[in-house]
Amino acid sequence: MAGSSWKLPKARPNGPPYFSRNQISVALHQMAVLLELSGANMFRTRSYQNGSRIIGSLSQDLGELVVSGELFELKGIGKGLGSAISQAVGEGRWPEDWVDLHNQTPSGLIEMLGIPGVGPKKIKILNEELGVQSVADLQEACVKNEISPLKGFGSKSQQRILDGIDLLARFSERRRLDIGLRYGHTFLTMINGLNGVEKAELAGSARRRRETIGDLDIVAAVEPQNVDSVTQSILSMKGIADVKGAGDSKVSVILDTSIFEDSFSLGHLDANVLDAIGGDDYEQLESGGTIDVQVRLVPRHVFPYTLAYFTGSKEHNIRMRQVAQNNGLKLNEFGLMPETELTGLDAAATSLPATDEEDIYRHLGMKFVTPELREDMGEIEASASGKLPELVTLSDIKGSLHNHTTMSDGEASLEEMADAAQRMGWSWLGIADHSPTLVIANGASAEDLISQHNKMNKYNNKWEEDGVDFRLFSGVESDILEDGSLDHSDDVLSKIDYVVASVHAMAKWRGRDESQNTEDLLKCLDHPSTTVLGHPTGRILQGRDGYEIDIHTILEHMSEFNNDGVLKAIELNASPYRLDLDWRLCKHAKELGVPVTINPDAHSIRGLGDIDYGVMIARKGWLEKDDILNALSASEMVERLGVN
DNA sequence: GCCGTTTTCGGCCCGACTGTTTTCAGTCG
Repeated sequence: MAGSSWKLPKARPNGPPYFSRNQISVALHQMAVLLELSGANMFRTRSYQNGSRIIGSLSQDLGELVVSGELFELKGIGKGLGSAISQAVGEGRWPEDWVDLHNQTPSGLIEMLGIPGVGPKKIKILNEELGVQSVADLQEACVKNEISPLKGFGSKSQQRILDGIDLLARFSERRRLDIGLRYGHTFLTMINGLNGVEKAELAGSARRRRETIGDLDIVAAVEPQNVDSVTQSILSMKGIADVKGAGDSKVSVILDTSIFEDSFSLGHLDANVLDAIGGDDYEQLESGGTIDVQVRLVPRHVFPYTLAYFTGSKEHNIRMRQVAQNNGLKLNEFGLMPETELTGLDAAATSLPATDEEDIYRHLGMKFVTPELREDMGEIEASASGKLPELVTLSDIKGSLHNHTTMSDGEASLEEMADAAQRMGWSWLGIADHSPTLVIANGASAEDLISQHNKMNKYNNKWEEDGVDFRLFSGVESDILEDGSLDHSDDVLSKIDYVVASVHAMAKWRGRDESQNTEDLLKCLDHPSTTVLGHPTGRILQGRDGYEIDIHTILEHMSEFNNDGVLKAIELNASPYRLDLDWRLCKHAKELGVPVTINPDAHSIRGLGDIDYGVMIARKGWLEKDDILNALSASEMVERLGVN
């Protein structure tokens, strides 16, 4: 929730429902954090956290659940949360104690949670004993040596806090998935090549393909007699900027970009993205960036359990342990075993055997859950009932709809892009260059658009004559103007094959409220030429939040069109800077029957490769081959788009 | 705050690490 306001959202002017699912979910999450800081019972805090996730991943209409009272039947929503949510959604009023807690908590305390080693309990003590209200206050108190005399603190704590504040100031953000994977795969290859390492795998949020990654986790199978030598080998590798610790079972280091053979380059970024992430400053920061890595060294027979444990997510692990408990077993990073007095590797000796993660799930009567799905978003139930989805893979992809050429702000010509797509094994490619209003991106005129359309037709005819299984589709990425209208005349739009409609005037759209934005997007979707809603929220990961919209209402509206046989697809923008539609909503789109189109939004030949990240996120969002347009053949696309 | 064929109380996932302690609390994943 980086950058989100810590105020309770304002009610819509015309309700009920006065708040959207997303707003309720965010409010519950913030309450959980505030409760933690206030020293509330940790289980109470967890209930709010659970509630946030439950509401955030709802597929039903929250307003209807409130009216029917079915809200209270959701597992995890009881009397307290149910009443609070009902009041907010139904009457537009937040509970008084929520409002009070928000007012009473200085925002600086929330920031302090980001300092490593500082948690709610310590913040409470610091606040009550020293009156510390912000990170700046805390830093001053450290310098004045006021921390170490406090009960429960010491000189080491004081230094660690000071270092942590420094770290927070230098680099508080997580890393994007593409950056994390680049470090991860490079380091993993090096570790796999070491003598004494039987095998090693990436774990953690990188393996789960989260859109951003805090640090990297690697699990390596190493027999005990080789642990010392492997540890020494790791510590002497290139690319290690600092060693944080090295024990019997764990090596903790910080990597920097000297690990890469080639220079660190970002490639071409479109102007919108560059603007959002701070231009040159950001490039400098990124090329000078670092990432923390933890390597766990365990014997081979424990490896699958440790890998599963450190892959997470925390939420998935909690549920898995409950399943184990229900089977009279205990699950941890060492094994799956009957209750025992033994601990650690000694306990592992009593574990059920596992040669891979499949075995762990099988022991619990479940099907293997692929790492991308391990978020406790329904995969436990689906696995137990044998109803896991057959997820889309990169080899299913036959084309993509949203790409640019030199006609607007792309680096490659139409011919070069078509050639690159064919070399990737695709059967079709859609070109959707920017429209005139987006001057910054050299938006193309109606004349240019039509002439490119005609050019594509010529190529398509030639390929057909030559028996080449490839064709181009001519589209446009039309700006959605402030009133929800499109950027070309209806006449021009009806001549081309499809329209990707996207918002680019971020300053304006972010300055308006959710209901206004939603209303204008709905209007845009009603336009008969609109085929695809492009980067639906406009977010730039680590750059800026998107504009506020009620995405559920948008998806439900799109669902109605599709039910009537009219194609309205939602984009999963595959640029690692965007990954928008969010994976949490992909499953929802799928359930509503709204087709997803994975679009690299390529501004260069290399940019087409971003389709990888789109597929990763689509998998994370439960999407199967039939849920995406990209898996259709060229002739099937002709039919879906209604092209003559 | 939620939950319940041990249902109105007493539980709520588990272990490592760190720094503070002298047996443990807080933080983290």
